[in-house]
Amino acid sequence: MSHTKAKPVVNTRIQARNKELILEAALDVFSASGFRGATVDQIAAKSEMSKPNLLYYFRRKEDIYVALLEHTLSDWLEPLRELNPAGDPLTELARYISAKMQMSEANPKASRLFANEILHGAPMIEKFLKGPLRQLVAEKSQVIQSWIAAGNIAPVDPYHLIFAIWAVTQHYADFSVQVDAVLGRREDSKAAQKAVLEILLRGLQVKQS
Amino acid sequence: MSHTKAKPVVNTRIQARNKELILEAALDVFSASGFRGATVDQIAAKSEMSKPNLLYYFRRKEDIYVALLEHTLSDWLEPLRELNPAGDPLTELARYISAKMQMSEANPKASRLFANEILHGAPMIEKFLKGPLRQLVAEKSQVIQSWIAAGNIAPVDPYHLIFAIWAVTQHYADFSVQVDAVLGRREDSKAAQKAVLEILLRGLQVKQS
DNA sequence: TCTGCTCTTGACCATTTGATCAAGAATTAT
DNA sequence: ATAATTCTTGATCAAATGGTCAAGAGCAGA
Repeated sequence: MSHTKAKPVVNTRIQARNKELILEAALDVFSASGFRGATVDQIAAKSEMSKPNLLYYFRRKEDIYVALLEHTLSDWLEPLRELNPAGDPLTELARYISAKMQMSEANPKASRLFANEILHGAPMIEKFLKGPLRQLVAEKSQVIQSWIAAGNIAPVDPYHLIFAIWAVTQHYADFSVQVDAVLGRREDSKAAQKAVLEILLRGLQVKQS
Repeated sequence: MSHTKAKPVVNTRIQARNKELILEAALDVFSASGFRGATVDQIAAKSEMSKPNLLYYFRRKEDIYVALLEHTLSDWLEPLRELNPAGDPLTELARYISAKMQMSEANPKASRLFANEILHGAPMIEKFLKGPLRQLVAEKSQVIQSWIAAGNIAPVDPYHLIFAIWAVTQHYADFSVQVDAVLGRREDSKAAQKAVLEILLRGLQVKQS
């Protein structure tokens, strides 16, 4: 009994190139339409590839989606990971917030992809949320707590501070349509970053006496 | 030439009841799966109604969706509308933030419905965003600006302050899966509300000398 | 009661869509 | 060169899904 459809064992140049093309196209399509809304045909068309050919590289639609999520999950953690316990608290938080704002601006599609996934219950990345993410946030909350204990920033709940930073920074990517509509123009990312830093950090300064 | 399918002209009791049932079920389904992900069959099943019967009340899937959005759009504006120019700034903002937090807790499904719609480009509510919403935000930004000019709160960009409030408060509804995963438990809405008020308002207090 | 309208549904249809297959083209290794 | 493997695609399929239809059941007013 022979298998009828052998899958490649090694990763050839062509595979690397085409998988990359597919993921690039898929990010466009999935971020615009969500998992259910996206169609394999759309992704194939954007990849300039026939549908069967696309499905030669990723057997199922879901495989593309999962690969895409995994492809960017670790990038997402990086800025928070860099929060340095030994650094100046306000400088560190400012850097983190700025980094997140820049990620939102540079890659809004990835942000929307995640937002959509979480909005719909995060069926594919539950493990990521409850594992590495939770772990890292716990660790960094400790750092923030130690800053508070040392009297270097105002006492606020570290977890909710992190949630607030995520919420505000990602808002500019995920809800850009609303932001632009309300402002009546394309949002100015420089101005937004400055305003966000002020709003989130001003309250953390300890009053000098 | 006679029309083959007359639609009811008046609104009977049965219509009112069934439309309500359908919208209730549709909120569940649309908020969980998005417009494309939701199926008419699912909504019909949740309404305990046959599909053709459901489509007797709403001819197309899209009609249910639009009705649902319109049904809650005005509710969404209400808390901001109540921001009182004559009141104490911090009290007014605290009330607004609390109201938004309570809406997120009381009706997370409606919040997710909107979030999903905006995330996907807001095709159905573009007019709402560029019209009534923009108008109201412009008006209330003026109010905040006047508070700043009077030296009653710290100088921050009013638009971005409003965005920050929206972002943070809706985060608890839209991303509750992530919040719960990171906290390792069901989020405590009382604690969240307290933390959010501190984080957003502390920075607005003007330093007394 | 009878007439006309509203309400309900089983059966059905057309389209979309995720996925398969067989067969040929291109590439790589020997 | 040539054999083996990888890559590509037109044709096709089965399931899901939005929507229609005709016919009957229920209900309200005369």
